[in-house]
Amino acid sequence: MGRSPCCDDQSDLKKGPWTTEEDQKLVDYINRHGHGSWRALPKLAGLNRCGKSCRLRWTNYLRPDIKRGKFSEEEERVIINLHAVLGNKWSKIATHLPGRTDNEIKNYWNTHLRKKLLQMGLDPNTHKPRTDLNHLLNLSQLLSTVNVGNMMSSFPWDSALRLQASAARLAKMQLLQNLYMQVTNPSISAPDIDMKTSTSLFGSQNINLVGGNFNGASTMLRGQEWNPDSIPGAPNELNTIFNSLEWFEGLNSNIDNNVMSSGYDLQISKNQFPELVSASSPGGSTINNQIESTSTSDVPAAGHSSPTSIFEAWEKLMDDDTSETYWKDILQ
DNA sequence: AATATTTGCAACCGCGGAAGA
DNA sequence: CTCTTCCGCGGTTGCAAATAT
Repeated sequence: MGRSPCCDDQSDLKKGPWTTEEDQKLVDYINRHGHGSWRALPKLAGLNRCGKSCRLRWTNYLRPDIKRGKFSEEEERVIINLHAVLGNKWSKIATHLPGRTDNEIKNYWNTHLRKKLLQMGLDPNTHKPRTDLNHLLNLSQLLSTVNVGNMMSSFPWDSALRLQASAARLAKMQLLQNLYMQVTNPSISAPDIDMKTSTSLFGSQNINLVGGNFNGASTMLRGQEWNPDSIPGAPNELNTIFNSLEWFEGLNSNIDNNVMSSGYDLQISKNQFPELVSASSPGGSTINNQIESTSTSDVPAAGHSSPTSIFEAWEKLMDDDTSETYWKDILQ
């Protein structure tokens, strides 16, 4: 069983950085003959390397269609969203970013995006709010320097947790909305509700930046065309999204003064750290059942019912493993 | 200016799955 | 069905460049 090590026992094979001569040999050979069998290629191309090393050099560096340079904000957004759904499936993520290699995306994640999420108070592995003590200490410290009025009056930890919960909900909304837009019309870029929004929550002097660029999102979404038949249950789900977005926009204006005194106090109780879509989840019942119950009983129509009920709808919609699987399937 | 530390990224390693003998 | 080979993936390492002390 098992498999023999690549490059077998040929310890005289060269390792380490490639020279320009080697690169040239590899490119010339592949341009003329294609790569064929990677194992056989080095000999045929006159390279003292193992096939694996050649493949890596080609796919990660020499391929002509590789895009170099900085990642755009849009690319960052795509990576974060896809990572929330797919986890560390770098090759899958790379298929959504033309010209970028899985290795490059993986490196970019590890060196930049991970840190970004951490700064936002999110665990980069789970995309859930961080709950480790160090982070809470930092957060508490930050909050003590931010003017949040009477939020901090009684128990700072409680406020910190509430803020985290708000940020996570916001991120969740953004994730689902982006996913939906990708599914319905890949040519239309999602509205600008990116993770900077949550960064603002923790990095800004003003708590009213919580809503950030969220305003107008529901209007933008309503402007889109979609085919209700293309996705089972989509219209109901869209209503949930729209109503929540509209409510959120309303909330955002109220938040200006004081989050906790706005009347939309988000209760934190056991197990109530909101969950973002996790990387792996088992399958389950169909999403249609989920959406039906959500849309008929919980989602307010034009006149909004209490915001709590909308959040409950969101929780039902987003926390269920089934919906994760559903969106995952669509993406893949 | 010299040294230490951190960062970014190319390349390597080992594993698992697919395919073929 | 078992075993072998190859490929591709994800995690990790090593090193040069950048930055801090």
